[in-house]
Amino acid sequence: MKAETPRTSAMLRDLKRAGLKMTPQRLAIVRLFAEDDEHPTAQDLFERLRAAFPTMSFATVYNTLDALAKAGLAGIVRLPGKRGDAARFDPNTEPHHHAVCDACGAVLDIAAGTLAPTPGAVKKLRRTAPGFHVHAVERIYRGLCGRCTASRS
Amino acid sequence: MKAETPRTSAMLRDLKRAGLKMTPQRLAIVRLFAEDDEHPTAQDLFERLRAAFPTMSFATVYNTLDALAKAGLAGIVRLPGKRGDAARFDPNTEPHHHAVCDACGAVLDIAAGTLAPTPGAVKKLRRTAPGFHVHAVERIYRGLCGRCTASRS
DNA sequence: TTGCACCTTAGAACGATTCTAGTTAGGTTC
DNA sequence: GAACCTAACTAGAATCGTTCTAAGGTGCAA
Repeated sequence: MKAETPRTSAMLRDLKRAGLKMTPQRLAIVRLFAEDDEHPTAQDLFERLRAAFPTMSFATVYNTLDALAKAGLAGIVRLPGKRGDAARFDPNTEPHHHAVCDACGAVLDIAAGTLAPTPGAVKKLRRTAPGFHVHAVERIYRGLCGRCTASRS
Repeated sequence: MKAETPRTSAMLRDLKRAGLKMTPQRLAIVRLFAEDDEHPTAQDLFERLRAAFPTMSFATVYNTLDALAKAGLAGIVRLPGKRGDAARFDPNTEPHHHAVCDACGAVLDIAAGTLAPTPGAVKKLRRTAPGFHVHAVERIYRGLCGRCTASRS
């Protein structure tokens, strides 16, 4: 049997630890998802799994990703966009921001030590939005990814 | 006739300037929307307009908001959330971030001088995401709004 | 091995948004 | 101020992503 990467192993362990049953479908979804750093949609994963599980229901993918999200093992990224913009799932549980390519829509993780607001941010919010109590600050870096920058020679 | 606020006047002027026709429906939508700083959904606006325009189509609201957005007179805010999370429209065209209440979902504008990345951010991205070319940095402050903080005495 | 709570499946349902076809009406021109 | 052209309007169907339902299947603790 092929050895699993640390992230896959950790996700499977935590899934089990959370009291969830390890079905063949879930194993397959986790193994695909944990190694995918391109923020796949449910559709993406579903299509890649159809070969191995021709009868798998779409709901199973959603249910599993939902279970992962509830267990804190996955995040959901939703970005303003055109019609049909589906939610994207993120196996990275470390604190991080996102860089989004305006041209191709690619989403990259940008590591962050913490998402906690800086003292400066807290101060600023106290002025601009009195009464609002900040817990975390998320950032979205918008621009062009390397590939799209290159193709605009 | 009632005097219009600066933002309403400006939006109407710019709409006209963009070559769009001033229909009664559009006038009404703009007058409602431009004064609303609570980031209404298309549904919200539609319902508030039904009294005055009982035959108005839902598509008209979307079309108008779309036209405003294309003319740079409105923004679209979409946030990760539960099912049925509709897009919210934002008449504020000044550079700003958003504060989102985790409890009630309220969205507040947080003024920002600019959305351009700081030299520090550019440097950081060069390390973390080589090749990515940042244009703007959006922030989402997550926490509890004043009302929700208060109601958790 | 058994039992049951949790999973899976297929398909219907749902909410948000967009499209289509046909009609109406701004606004520019004469 | 009438005519025209085109953009905008309406109703309703279509589409997309997501969730729900009901019925049968199965991981896994005892």
